[in-house]
Amino acid sequence: MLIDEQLLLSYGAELEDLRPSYVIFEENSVPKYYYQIVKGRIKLNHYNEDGKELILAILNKGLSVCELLLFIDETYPVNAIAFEETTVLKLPKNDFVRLLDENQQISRDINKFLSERLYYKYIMLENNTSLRPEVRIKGALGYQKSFSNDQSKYSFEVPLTRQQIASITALRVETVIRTIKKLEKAGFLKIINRKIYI
DNA sequence: CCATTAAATGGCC
DNA sequence: GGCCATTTAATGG
Repeated sequence: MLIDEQLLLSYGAELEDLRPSYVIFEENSVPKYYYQIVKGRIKLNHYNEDGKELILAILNKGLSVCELLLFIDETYPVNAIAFEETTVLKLPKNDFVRLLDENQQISRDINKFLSERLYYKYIMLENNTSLRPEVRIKGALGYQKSFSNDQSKYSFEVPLTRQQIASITALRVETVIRTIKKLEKAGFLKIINRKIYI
């Protein structure tokens, strides 16, 4: 995890259980808390003019949620929604700042985490602006697998539906379905009971 | 068993 | 590549 849970609790963080689809914060709202995922997953999304969903990130347990907003004076550019049954630790901004001031190592950890996410954003942007759907999908799936300990071929079951992959890559479901089948023929992935293994 | 949701297909622009 | 209609499969009560 990013920050030790006991440490967060000692600074006044509170545990919160969230139902699937629970909205943690909304786009354009003012950031007031540091959030860290204890259990479950959270997605960051945005709805475009046509009402289509664009998924900016899917955050796994142990990670913080849009902490960058606590360092600048802006409102949230995305919505944060519980992807499944999720538990978060929630620490008021003031207490978070105090925690950082009093713990240099944590401050460095946050820097590193922030850097990793920014780095990943570059990679994803490169993939997601490709005109070829297989590049976008490979990028999205590869990123998901990067969280897995087992990097051997076909060992990772992708925890996303075709529609979700479409929302991440800004493609249509049909295109995702067809491209994934093509990638299966090419040996890049396997489909077992409709689940994708990469 | 039926209703709902996801996946898959084919036709068309 | 997207859009639409339709079929098929999986899931849950």
